[in-house]
Formats: sequence, structure tokens, C-alpha cells
Amino acid sequence: MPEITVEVPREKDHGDFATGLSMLLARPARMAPRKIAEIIVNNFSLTGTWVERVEIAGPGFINFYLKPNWVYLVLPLILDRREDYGRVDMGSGKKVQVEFVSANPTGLLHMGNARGAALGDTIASILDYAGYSVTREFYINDSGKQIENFGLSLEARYFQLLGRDVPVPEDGYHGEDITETIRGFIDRYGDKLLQSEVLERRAVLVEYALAEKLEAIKRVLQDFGVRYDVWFSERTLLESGAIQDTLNLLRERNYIYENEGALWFKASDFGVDKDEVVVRSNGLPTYFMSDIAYHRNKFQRGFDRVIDIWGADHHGHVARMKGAMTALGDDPAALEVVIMQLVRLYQGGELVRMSKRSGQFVTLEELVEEVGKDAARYFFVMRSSDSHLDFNLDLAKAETNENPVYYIQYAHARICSILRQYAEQCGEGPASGTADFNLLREESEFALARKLADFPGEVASAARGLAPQRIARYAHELAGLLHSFYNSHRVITADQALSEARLALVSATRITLRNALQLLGLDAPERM
RNA sequence: GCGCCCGUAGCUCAGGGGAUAGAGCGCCGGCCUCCGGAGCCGGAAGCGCAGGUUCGAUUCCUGCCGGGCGCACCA
Repeated sequence: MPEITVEVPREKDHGDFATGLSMLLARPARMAPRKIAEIIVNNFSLTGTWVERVEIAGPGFINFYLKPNWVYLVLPLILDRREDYGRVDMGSGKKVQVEFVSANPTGLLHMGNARGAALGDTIASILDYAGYSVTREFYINDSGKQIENFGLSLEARYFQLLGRDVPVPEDGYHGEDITETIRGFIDRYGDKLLQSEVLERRAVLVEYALAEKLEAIKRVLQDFGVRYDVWFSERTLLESGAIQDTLNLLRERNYIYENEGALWFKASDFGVDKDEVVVRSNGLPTYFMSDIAYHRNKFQRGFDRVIDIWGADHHGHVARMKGAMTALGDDPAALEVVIMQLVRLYQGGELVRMSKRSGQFVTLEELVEEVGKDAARYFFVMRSSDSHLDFNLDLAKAETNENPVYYIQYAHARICSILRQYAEQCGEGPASGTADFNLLREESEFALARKLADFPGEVASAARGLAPQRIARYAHELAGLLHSFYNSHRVITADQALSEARLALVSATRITLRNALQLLGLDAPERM
């Protein structure tokens, strides 16, 4: 006996629910699918159900047609649950951590970081809505070789601004923002570091610059609607001995060996094509080593699921990271890595070059200033993370129906306007869920309500697939149905009872739209 | 060469073991004495190629052909 599955057909002419059961039974029963379907249908009792009729169609599908008003059951539910409509209990409180952006605190946030910010924050929101207990975390790479390099660059600028000709290292940080930072430092503290011992001088400059850069990153992310629960410093792993502990554990378990003065992790034991250095011959741990200790720390904190959002250029890191987790005795399946493909900016049909070298380095800050938080977030999230993203700046800026963000927000504002009108004319707030929904007989009303009923299922799918683009699309489709309904029928009519029923319908739509927008981190404006 | 991701409408992308594959942009044609035209309605146009699994493949598997990204004692 195969599993009985019932699905919602794509085509509404095929009923509200359908099953392909008879096709699956055809072989074992040695009988034509349609014949099987007939037997099933003849033995199906409709009494006491919402099912109005059952039909056999196509190769043997059994289609169930519900009484038309069933969808309106959802309206009182939405009006009652309000901001909780759409919440589902998939996670049953399991602890999940989403780590995202984690950009080097040595510079500004670029488009890749921006996509990661929108994706990570939205995934976190969706998981929260799906019943998980979510922690948003930013890993600060404040240690290691790039910090050393950062120190050299800062020092060079410091000398330069004080009249000494010291070059910034070839592979150092050449950005204008670094010079600005040092200028600020000199304004406050003068030239006293000229006398300091070299390591001391660099340490002071790094300390100052890191704090400033990190503040800037926090501020930009906040303007982007992203708030973190935890800012985790890589340096604390070194200071607490966590890195050494983790290395010792790996060594005990025989996954570490020495070669050419460096320590290597046997990644090849876990299906990776080659081993990886964890401690360089100069004695300093690599980024990979810190990351192993960091992820071990995550599991020690009791997360049931650990989700990382990484750029495509880090995908090679996934297999060895999971290998390291296996080596440490953690469940590699509990570590999920969302790899996001690269972002390309387009303006006027032309690709906007984003290289540090050309100087046209577009930052998140500039993007938000240019197109606004809402458009930026929506565009970053409307595509699957494993698809390349062509970001059309002109479209994101357009204040017309061409822009999906305005299209959705306009639907929300439009409903608010209707509600205001109603309140003015009738002197009271919107109707409650007690309206007579039997009055809603138009096709566009039915379609709208049906879409509203889909929302919790969409949230569950989005959570299951870590796929925020599903919510983005859902919001757009829901807005479309609202606009369509609005254009063919009036909400406020001379018929009081009908008006109240329609008011309940649009109120429920407003609630659902707002909940979807909130998941995406967008505003739901009452006026535009 | 090896690994990961992607090939769906002119362009950018959703979707996904089933019955007529969706949206935006662009293109063509309609709709404002009426709750916000920042809107609506209609039209043309598509699953890279070849095998396999299956009652059924655009969806799963393999190969090929395109494209992106990795393959450091960088992160």
C-alpha cells in the first residue's frame, strides 16, 4: 500500500485537493487507474465534511471540490491572530543560530555582505516565525594575519600624515577610509605614538581603528534593519585557550600531523581532496583553525542547528569544516551552510564595476542611501541564494508599479486608506470577524481568501528550505490579488452587510501583508 | 584537471515526480464622472543536448555542452 498523499492542485479547475493514489495503486492492483479511482470514489462518504463533490480526472486523479465558502473560515482566524497569523510550530523551540555577514572589521560592507545581511536576517526571522528559538550572530575577525596587515597599513598612514614617507604595504589596506580614521586619531591623540615601541604603536592603532570600524558596521547594519544578539570576537578564542583546547582534542584523536614545520588537519579522512594547515610554521593558527574552535564553541553553547551564510567564494570551506565537526564528535548535519552566489549591480543597463582597484567600490551604506532599505532588502532576498543576483538599481529606485517593493507596499497603504474612509463614513472601526461571508461570491474574493489561507504553509516551506524568496514572491502575489480585487469591486458600498464582509476580507489581507513584509524586514506603510 | 552552484519567455528570475510551466522588465493593445491610476484587463513568447529511473520527468540520476566561483603555511 503506497503512502496516501493529498495535494493542492496547481490548477483550480482540478479541485481544492487532489490525489494521484489510483495511479500508484495501478501496478500492485493490476487494474486501470481510472477503475481504481471509481471504486474509491464510490466508497467515499461526503456527509459531515466540507467536500461538495468528488471527480475523477485525467489519467486517474481524484479531485475533491470543497463547498465554496470553506476558504472564508480563515478570515476570522486571521482577524483574531493578527500579528501571529502565519506563525507555525515547526521548530518547537529548538535552538538555532544564524551567523551571517561576519565581515572583516577592517573596512566597509560591500554588496556581498549586503546580500548576506538581508538573507541571514530574513532566514532568522522566518525560522523564528516557524517556532525556532533563534540567535543572530556576527563573528568578528579581529585576529590573525589580516589584522597584522591592517596594523602595518595604519602605521604607514600615521607616519605619512605626520610627514614621514613610509609606504603602505603592497597587499595592505589602501582605502581612503583608513586615512580618515588615522586623521581622526591624530586629531585626538596627536603624535605621541612616534616615540612608542613598534608593536605597541601598531596595537594601539589597531585597537582604535577596529573599534571605529566595528561601530560603523553596526550602525550601517542597524540602518539596514539588522540587529544581532551576539557579536563574537575571534580574539577571545585565542585568549580563552579555546583554540589550543580544540587543537589538543584533534591531536588526541589523531587528526593532526606535522609537515614542513606546520600542523595539518587530516581533512582527507573526511572525503576532502587534501589536508589543511591549522597552525603555520610561524606558530600562528590559521583562519581555519579559529573557525573550527568557533564552531565547536557554537555546539558547546547548545544550538541544535547552526546555520552559516557564506559567499560562493567560500564554498570550498564547507566540506573541510564539516569534516572537522565530525572529527570533534559533533553532528556535521547540524551545521548547515547557505552558500550565496555573487551580486552584480546594473545601472542604465550597464554593469557597475565594483573593485577596490577601480575605486568604484559600492558600499552597503551607499546602496541604502541610493535605493532605500526596503528596496535593497527585497531585491537581495527575492532570488534563491544559489542563483546569481543581478541587482537592477534603476528598478529598485523606481517609484512605480514596475518596482515590486512599491507594488506590495502600495497594496498595504491602499487597504489602510479604505479602512480610513470607512471609519470616516461609518464612524467606527473595521468590522470584526462576525460578518456574513456568504456574501463574498466573486471570483476575485475567493482567490484572495484562498491566498491568505496559504500563508502559514508558505512560512513552513520557506523555513524548511531556508528560502526567503518564497515569502518575497508570496507577498507580491498577494498584493496582485488585492489590486485585482480592488479594481473590479468596491469595498464600501450601499449594502452594509456586504461592505462589512469585504472589509473583513481586506483587513485580513492587510494583516497578512504586513506580517509577510515584517518577515522580510520591510516597512508596511499606511500612507505613501 | 578536481569540487560546488547555475542553464526555464528577448532580458532578469520563480517553480518543481503528475493533468493547460509562472512573475517582473521589455514589446503590442485596451481601462480613470467611481474607496489612492504608485493601479487594472488582454496579447505574442520558454524548460541547453543525449541517455536512464518511473504509470508519468521541465523536476530525480548519469554523461555532454555552456556560464560563475573555488582549489594558499589568505580569510
